[in-house]
Amino acid sequence: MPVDLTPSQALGLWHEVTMQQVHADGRDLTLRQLAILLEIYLVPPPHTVRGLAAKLGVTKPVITRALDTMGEQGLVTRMRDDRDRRNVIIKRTVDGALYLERLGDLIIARGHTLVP
Amino acid sequence: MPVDLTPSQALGLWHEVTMQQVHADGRDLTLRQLAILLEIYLVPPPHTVRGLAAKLGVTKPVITRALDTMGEQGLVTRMRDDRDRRNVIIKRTVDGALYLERLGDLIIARGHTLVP
DNA sequence: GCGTTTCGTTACGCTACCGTACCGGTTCTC
DNA sequence: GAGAACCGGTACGGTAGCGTAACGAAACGC
Repeated sequence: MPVDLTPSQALGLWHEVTMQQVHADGRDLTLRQLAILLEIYLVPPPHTVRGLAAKLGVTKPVITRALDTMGEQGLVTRMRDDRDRRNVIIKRTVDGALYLERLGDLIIARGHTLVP
Repeated sequence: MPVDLTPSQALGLWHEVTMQQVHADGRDLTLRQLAILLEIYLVPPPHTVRGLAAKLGVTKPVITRALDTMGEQGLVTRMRDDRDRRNVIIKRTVDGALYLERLGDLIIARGHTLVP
């Protein structure tokens, strides 16, 4: 069941959601940080720094820094992998799930107010 | 004709589009900058610095800086208002329209590949 | 005309992200 | 067990955004 949008609807949706995010969200995540967060929560684990870097097409420090920032905000957690202690496994948190749940609600709500 | 999305579709759409933006777009606009750009192109003119600041809920320097950056990239232009020379009118450009057109196409394309 | 208000911009110190390069710790290979 | 390979993190200099505060130019009020 694909989602069919007119050009006006597509940009209108982006406009309203982005506007709401700017206006209300105190977290102010970067585009890259949001991409990382969505990847962690929407794609089945496990997630590693290297894996995320490859998937996003960015360097490792970008992932490390993003995880630092989002970790301070409680959106994600890190744990060493006991089976291969070089790896770090990125884990989801309740706060992170809540944050994305609210983002989803916002998108859905804005979708309803669109006209073609 | 509202756009109905399931939670999974809403976040999935955001995920894929954000991912594509991170991976491909060399411009790397801030969330605020994107919001300003969308406001300029989707809402009827005229647009002023003060008006945009009020609409976005941010301070004036934020708008000035964003317009500086996006101006260098050719996404917007500024002109003094001849009727009230205190004002600056923000104008659209061909490059800016093209940029948003491509963003719209990307959103539509990703919408088609979604499953509920 | 002259003070006041309204514009957008600039200055300043600060914070956060960027890419490159390098590091310590762990595993693999032979 | 020694060397190479791999993983995440850190250091460093540079850049860009932030908020507060001040500024010059223009319009308004009386």
